[in-house]
Order: sequence, then C-alpha cells, then structure tokens
Amino acid sequence: MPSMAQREFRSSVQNSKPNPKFPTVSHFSMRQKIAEHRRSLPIATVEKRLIEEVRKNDILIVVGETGSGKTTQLPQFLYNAGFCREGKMVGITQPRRIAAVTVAKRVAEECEVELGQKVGYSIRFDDTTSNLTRLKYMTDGLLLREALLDPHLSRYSVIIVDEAHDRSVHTDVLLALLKKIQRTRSKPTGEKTEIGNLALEVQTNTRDENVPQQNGVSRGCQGRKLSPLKLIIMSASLDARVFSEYFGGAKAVHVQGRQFPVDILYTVHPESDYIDAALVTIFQIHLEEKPGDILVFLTGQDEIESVERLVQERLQHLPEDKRKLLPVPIFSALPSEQQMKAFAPAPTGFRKVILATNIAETSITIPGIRYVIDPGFVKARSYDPRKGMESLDVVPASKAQTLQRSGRAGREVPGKCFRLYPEREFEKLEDSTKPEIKRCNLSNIILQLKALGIDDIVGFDFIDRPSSGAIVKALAELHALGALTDDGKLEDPAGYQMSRLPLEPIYSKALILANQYNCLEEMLITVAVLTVESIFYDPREKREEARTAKNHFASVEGDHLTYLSVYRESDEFLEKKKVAGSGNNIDKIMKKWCKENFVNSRSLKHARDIYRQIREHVEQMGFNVSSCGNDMLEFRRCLAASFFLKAALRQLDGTYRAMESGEVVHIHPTSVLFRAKPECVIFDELMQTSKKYIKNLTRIDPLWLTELAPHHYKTAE
DNA sequence: GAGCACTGC
Repeated sequence: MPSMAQREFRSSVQNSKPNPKFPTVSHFSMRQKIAEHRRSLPIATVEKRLIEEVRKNDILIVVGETGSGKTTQLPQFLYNAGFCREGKMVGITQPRRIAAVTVAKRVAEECEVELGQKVGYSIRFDDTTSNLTRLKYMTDGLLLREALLDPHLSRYSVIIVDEAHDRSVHTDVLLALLKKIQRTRSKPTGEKTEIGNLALEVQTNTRDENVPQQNGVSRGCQGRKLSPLKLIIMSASLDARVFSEYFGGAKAVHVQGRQFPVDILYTVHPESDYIDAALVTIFQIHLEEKPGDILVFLTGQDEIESVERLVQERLQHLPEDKRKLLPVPIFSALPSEQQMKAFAPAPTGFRKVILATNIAETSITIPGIRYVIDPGFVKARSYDPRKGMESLDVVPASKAQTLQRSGRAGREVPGKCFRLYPEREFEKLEDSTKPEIKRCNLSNIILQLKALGIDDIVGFDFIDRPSSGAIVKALAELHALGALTDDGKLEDPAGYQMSRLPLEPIYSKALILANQYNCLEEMLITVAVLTVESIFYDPREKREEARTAKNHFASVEGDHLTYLSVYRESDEFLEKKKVAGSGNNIDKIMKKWCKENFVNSRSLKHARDIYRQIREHVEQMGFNVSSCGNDMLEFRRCLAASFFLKAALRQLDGTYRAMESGEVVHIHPTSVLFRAKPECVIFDELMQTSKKYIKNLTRIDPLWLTELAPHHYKTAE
C-alpha cells in the first residue's frame, strides 16, 4: 500500500543519516533494527507457505491489509527462493510513482545494497535499474509501455501487481494483458502467437529510452522456449473475489495486517450541511477528546479554504486557553512548501486539524493522526463519450474509500473515526469506486491495445468492460485522427508512431502534422504544456502584479501561443544565466524566474521534462525538429489541422457551439480569449463544472477546417 | 466572470 510506503519512507530517512562519529556502531544497530523490523512483520511468519503457494499456482491473489509488509517482503522471499535465477527479474508494479520509489529504497536498504544493484525502481523520467537489478519496482503504466517493446515481458519470472484494488486504467489494462501474456508463455515452443509476431514488427520501429537493457534480451524470442510467468495480484480485502473470479478461480491467500483498532462512530440523523457538521465535530473532538491530531476529508480546495476560515472564526469565541487548535490545509495543487506544513508537528500544546482532499486517503500519510472526520463525499471525474465531455461532481464515497479513510486514524495508536451520516446510509454506499476505465476517454488505451496486436477491443477480456458507446467513440476518434484504417487496423506509419508516444493521441497527431508544417519545435512545447496542470497560478489570484505578469505573456491569438511565450521566455532566461555562468543550479534559477513571473514552477518543470522525453521520441522516429520562427499563422493552421475535432463557433448570443457534439459551451474565464470572443476557435478541453466550459483555446479561421480537414468537414457548411 | 479530487506513460 502507498500508505505503508509512506511510513517506511520516514523510517528510511531516519536510517539514511547514521551518526558519522560512530559509523560501525550506527551501522550495526541499523542492521539489527532492520532485521528486527522484518521479523516482526505479520508476513514474516508465512514466508514458507507463500512461496509454496507461488510454486503451486501460476496466479496467486494476496490479500494483505495495511502494515502486513507484503510489498517489501514478498519480493525478497521470491528472490531467496530462487525466482531470479538465470538473470530473471521479479517486477512489482505500483499505481503511484512515489510508492515505487520509496518502497524500492526501503528494500535496497533491507538487502544492504545500493539502489540500482539488486534492487531498483523505474518510473517515468527516473530509472535506477541496471543489468544487475533483480527486484524491479515500477509504475504500472511503465510496465505497459515496456510490453510494447517486449510483448512477452520475457525478462520477468514473476510479476506482482500491487494495489490492484485501486483499479486505475493502467492496472486494469495491465491485468488483462498479463493474463494473455501468461497464456502465451505457457504454450509449447515455437508456436506462433499474435503477440509473438508483433514483437518483430514493433521492435524494428523505434526504441524507448525508458526501457533499458532490452537489447538482445527480448529479441529473437520466437522459437526459443519461453519460461512460464507467475502472476501475483495484491489487493486490500474488499474485492479479492473479483480478481479471483477474473483469473479463473485463482487461489487467494490472506495476510494479516497490523493496525490499531479504530472506533467507528456514526451520526444518529442525516446531516443536511456536512460542512457545518464537520465544524461541530472538529470542536467537539478538540474540547472533549484526548490529545491527537484530526484529519478531515473534504472534496476540494474551496471547501478546505472555507473550513479553514470558519475554524479560525469559531476559535475566537472560545476562551483563550481553549484556542490551541491549528487548521492546516493540504491538497495536490498546494505548493510543496505549504504541503510540508501538514507534516510538521504542531506547536507545543496545540492540536493540528488537517483539512485534506483525497490526497490523504492513499497518496500521503500524515503522522500523528488519531481522529478522522469523514463526511462521506468525494469529487469524482466522469466522462460522457457521446458529448466528448468530462465533468467533475461531488458524489458519495464508496465503502472501500471510507474504510481507507478510517484506517488513517489507527496507524500509531487506537483511533476514532466520525462518519457524518447514519449507519444505515453507510450500508447504501457502493462497495468500491467505479473503475476508472468505465469513466474515461478510451482512445489512448485502445491505441495501445491495437499496437499490442489486440484488434477485437469489444471482445477483449477486461475485468470490467467499458461501455460499447465509449469504445465506438474512441475508435471513431482514432480513425478521424488517422491512427486507424477503415477496417480498424493500425495505420502505417501514423498509427504506430502515435502508439509510441506517451501522449494523448490527439497530441501525437499534432506532432506528426507539425513535422509537416515545419513547426515541430513549437508543437513540442505546446503539447508539453497542455499535458501538465496549468502553468499559471490560482485563477483567483487578484494581485495586480500577477495579472500584469499574465498579460505580459498573453497572445491575442489565444492560450496556446501564450503558453509558448511563457516557455520560451523561461528558456531564454535560463540560457542567459548559463552564459553568464551564474550558478549551475537550473532548478533554482527556474524557481526564481517562476516566482517573479507568477508561473507555477512545479508545472513548468514537469513540462520541461515532458518536452525533453517527447523530443527524444520524435527524433528517434526520424523527425527533424524545426521551428516556424515567427510565422504563427502556420502554427495556428497546424493547430486547426490537428484539433479539428475540437472546434467551436460563436453564436449570436455570444455563447459557442462545439461543432462535433453540438453542445452549447462557454469560454472558460481563465482563457486569454475570455473577453475577445473570436468567431471560431479550437479548444483542448471540454469540461462541465458550473457550466460547460471550453479551455485552452486558439483563434482560427473557420474556413481552415474545410480546407485542412476535408475528410471531416466536407459536407459541413 | 470562474475556480480543478487523485494518479500515470
């Protein structure tokens, strides 16, 4: 579990600072401490039995609660039992990057090896594995990419899919793929398979720098005997049966967790206003319960900020000596320095009340929590394939989520969880959250599957099959983008090229076209920026300097060109500093520039990483990265040719009509075109919140659509 | 004139 990874991260920080004065003593005690810790884990007592089960079963479901040690220990058991002989690896996938990194570090420490030797991790932009690596921790998305290059995943003897209950798209697709690969690998030698044939085809196309040591290993696997692949699916208890059934009645074993008991308390009556109920509960705990911090789960930034304000207000009505309560917000968009405040211990005598989004449910673990307040709601994204529109709504949490939330109270001491609804309401909740694959745009997934030689998407063996409407919509989109032929096969070369790029298909298409329009440099930057969270800070930012800064970058042509100039100016600044030789810390220089220009440095750094990675990819495809200089007309025409599916026309009343779906939409107020209201635009995103908004726009000439996308707009006016 | 939970290649 990521939560476990987090806890272990803390202990690994402690351990990484041995007292330099007494290195041997410190090393000795650290070693002893690790050995003791390992022995004390619940999973330690069942090592032999687990290994026996793995030997007996090709697929094993391991149900392990928080604190069982399954993520760190099982791979080591497998190594010791000989599953890494002859250069084979045990691969362990995680849904989140941070978990892959922290667990790998911890296990390397336990094994007393340098990271990157026997134990390593590989995540996007950061690969620490070497040809010595036998226990490889990685994100599930990365293993999916690896399967494109080595369709049998032939370097692995065992693959462990951890956190399978998470049911991310990557996890779901990976499970289906692994099931197929396992069958292929157990077939007799030399038998030709769908996946096997494709291996040759794919590998001649491109290389992927994210997948090291592939050369000579996966090649020529045809005709050579493939060793069988063992699969281990690890999950929290609730949906073990789903996995077992999916894998043909696979054996499931249960490993004890180690958690302190948590008292669950429900309200007697339903609460009409859960914000107010949360406030009342916060103060009730503060005034009546033993010391210990409080964690409140809220749905978003707005709620968190208003609760923070209300707590401060109500504190003023308490007697002086009762005011030692410190509200601390935490959510993903919060700058990391401010996020760190949630981890700092409260001042002496104070009680912290952490106001958090879902980020505190799985991604981070905050120490010292003894009380959890759970209103039972979550903000969830959904997708309507018919309208091609995403929406974000507040919906009831699932039982699995509320369980995860209450567990946050029992990590260090026995705790209490206050659920702000009656017990009979709990019974009505869904068991688990709807798998992501049933509520997202499938075009990228389908492109990946096609590239793996899986053509029958509707008949593909998903755990939960996406709706046929969603599949049809994605196929149509891929066809319109030129990735698929009329009969649904991967188009050569465009479809193959698009499947290689770790981007949304529409962005990949834009890069291919940009290569022809001689504006690949501009499109690389644009696509990198569009991929990350907005590079401008909080849209509620009212400070004059912030507005001036944004205006400074703004282009009358729209948001894409605006982003381009932000990226370019930051780059020029960096180059100047480099030439001037003022320091060599790129990160520091960039942060300074971002601060002065009110740009989100985390987002910009992320965009620069993506730019670099995608640039390498397109160069390997033989594209020449050229720039159109100041000819922004050509660049906008290229945008129109790429985003023709996402065009909108202004109507008489000043609203817009999305041409593909016919939906009436509005320009999002964060767009630089919000006031300008040009006649025709292409947009990047259509999302419903309080209204149906289009975001990230560029002004185009409507005639370009029929000119540049005649296959789509021929019959349109 | 609004506002975006969280991941991932």
